[in-house]
Amino acid sequence: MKLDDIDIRILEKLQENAMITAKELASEFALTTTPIYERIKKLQQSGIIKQYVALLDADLIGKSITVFINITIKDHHSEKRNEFVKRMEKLKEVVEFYHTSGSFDFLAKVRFSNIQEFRNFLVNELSSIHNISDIESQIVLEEIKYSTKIILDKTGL
Amino acid sequence: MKLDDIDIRILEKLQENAMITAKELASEFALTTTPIYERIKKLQQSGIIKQYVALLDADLIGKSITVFINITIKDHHSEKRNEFVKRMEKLKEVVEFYHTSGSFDFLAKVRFSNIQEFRNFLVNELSSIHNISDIESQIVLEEIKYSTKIILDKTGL
DNA sequence: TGTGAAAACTTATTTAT
DNA sequence: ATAAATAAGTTTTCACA
Repeated sequence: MKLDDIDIRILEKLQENAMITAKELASEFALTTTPIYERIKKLQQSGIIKQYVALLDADLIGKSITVFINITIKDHHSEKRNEFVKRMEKLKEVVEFYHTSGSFDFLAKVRFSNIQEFRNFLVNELSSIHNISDIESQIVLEEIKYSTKIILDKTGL
Repeated sequence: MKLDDIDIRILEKLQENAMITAKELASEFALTTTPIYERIKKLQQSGIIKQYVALLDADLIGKSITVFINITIKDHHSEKRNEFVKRMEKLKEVVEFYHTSGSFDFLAKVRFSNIQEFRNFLVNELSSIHNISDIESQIVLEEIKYSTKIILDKTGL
């Protein structure tokens, strides 16, 4: 799908505030609600807009421990690797999981209510998963910036 | 703010789909729209619901390169440290930025359209920031799981 | 805290340019 | 591709249990 300037500006706005009305967008772009509504519908149908979500304040709901866990595995053959990946992504504490280049193979972002929960995760959950050769945890001391917004430019389109 | 079971279930739903109507939630919980509406309003006012956002498909808009950059700084004194932090969080490519424990001091998640853009970021943006002693990049080869959803349990409340 | 109904507003269609 | 009008549905408020 090809995006024009108006599409890009709509996406910028919706990434900041999904509840903005077609009417508000219309007045910003000097249009009526119909074209805005049609454009948003197309952006959803094309899959560019994947999902609308509410973001919560982790501290206020008592999930204030975030840890990035770097993991290397022993056996990279697809069967054993896939088994490891499946076990990892199923864990509810794992909110993000990546296959990465560098000195470790995988990076997981995990969230806990407290350090005890993190300890239990290491001792009970991770230790029961086979094929792990090395683990290195980076505890988040401060979340300085967190955004889900992707900056759109003409470069990639 | 104290959360009861209904609040927790509302938050679960809104984290998956912010566009669910009060009516749909009401019928799931055998309530009318008014109490649902009032509960959501309180969750917003208390700050537990921080924001509603649209999540985009990074590949479809040509932002398919994600990199985690680990950084250590030379001088940890507050003035020089703060200057570094300010410079980093201002960069539009940096979507997440954390102060972490472990062998590096900071972790940044950055997004690019292509490897050239990443290279330019390293050569032009990062290199112009003072106080950096070491950088280690982990390029994301595959995003296996990405979720903004925080699992709520009674533990942390 | 919750119900039910009414008012205000938004969305989604239709018709026309 | 957009405008204007409209029908359908949702949010929001309010009196009351």
